[in-house]
Amino acid sequence: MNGDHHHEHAHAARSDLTRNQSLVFDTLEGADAPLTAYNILDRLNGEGLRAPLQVYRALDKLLDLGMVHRLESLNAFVACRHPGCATHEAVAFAICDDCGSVAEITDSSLVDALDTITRSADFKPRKTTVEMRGLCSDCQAA
Amino acid sequence: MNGDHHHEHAHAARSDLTRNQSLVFDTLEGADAPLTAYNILDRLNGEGLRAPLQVYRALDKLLDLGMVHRLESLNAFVACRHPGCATHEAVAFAICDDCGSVAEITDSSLVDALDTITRSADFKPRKTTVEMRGLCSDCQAA
DNA sequence: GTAGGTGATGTTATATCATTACATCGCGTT
DNA sequence: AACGCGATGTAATGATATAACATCACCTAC
Ligand SMILES: [Zn+2]
Ligand SMILES: [Zn+2]
Ligand SMILES: [Zn+2]
Ligand SMILES: [Zn+2]
Repeated sequence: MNGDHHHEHAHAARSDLTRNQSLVFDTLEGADAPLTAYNILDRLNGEGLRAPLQVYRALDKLLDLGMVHRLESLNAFVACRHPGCATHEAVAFAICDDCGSVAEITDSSLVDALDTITRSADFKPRKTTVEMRGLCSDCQAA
Repeated sequence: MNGDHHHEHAHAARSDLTRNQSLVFDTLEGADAPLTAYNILDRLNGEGLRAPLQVYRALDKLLDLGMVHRLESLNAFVACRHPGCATHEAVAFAICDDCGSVAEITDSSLVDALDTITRSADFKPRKTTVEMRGLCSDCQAA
């Protein structure tokens, strides 16, 4: 990396990304639904990516930087759309099973509730996953 | 099934399970950490189970009955240990990455927070996943 | 400038998790 | 007997993820 990285994170900025990392990030950012690693690979065949590992390695880095999230219940990935890109402590995802839209939500009551739970169980969380699968506002109409 | 099943769920009771379903459930209940479908298959080779599908079909049924939970972040399964086995509306799991222990937690503040989020987003959840990966009380000592 | 370190890359093979497709069986109902 | 229907057995395949190894680009130390 380039000189001052105190803690990784903060704002890596797309300019610091390598070619493969940029390709993967741009693909995710341009998608309107989560993509699997193999989805991404398919879309980047034309750019010279041929092996899954090229995508997984880029994803690992982007996850590290906080620019991408993994949706565990889908085995898929989305670009971070967190408004303000704050602490990212406990983000919730509302995933529409009909249209595939994903809303990224931060909520202090949720953070508080999770914090209270971990305190009372004396559990030290490293990563917390909150995913709601269901129907978005639009798709409930139909 | 046998006569009166109003809504599935409630308490299927192990006596209603088929042989394969019982084998899989007993294996999960006896384990002290989550098991993958292939873990279960390995342990049940001696009982005549040979193909993944035999395990996955039993798991599907047990999940349906609410007797087993799938941990999305591990692609693994645990027997339900919910004290009282209440509504199961929004269960949180605290998963120790060191020893593999899993605590199943229900908390009304968490349910409230999630409920508030879905209301304000007009999102209709069908299934909610809350998984915390980290270190349990015991493992923080070491 | 040469040697070494480090992180990204390319490629092949393999591991792990899950489903499709199809034939069969048991058992209660008609 | 004929049928429906859920569970079962088996083989093949699909989908997701990692291991292993060689190479390259770049920076730094000597
Ligand atoms: Zn985010
Ligand atoms: Zn939708
Ligand atoms: Zn439970
Ligand atoms: Zn532990």
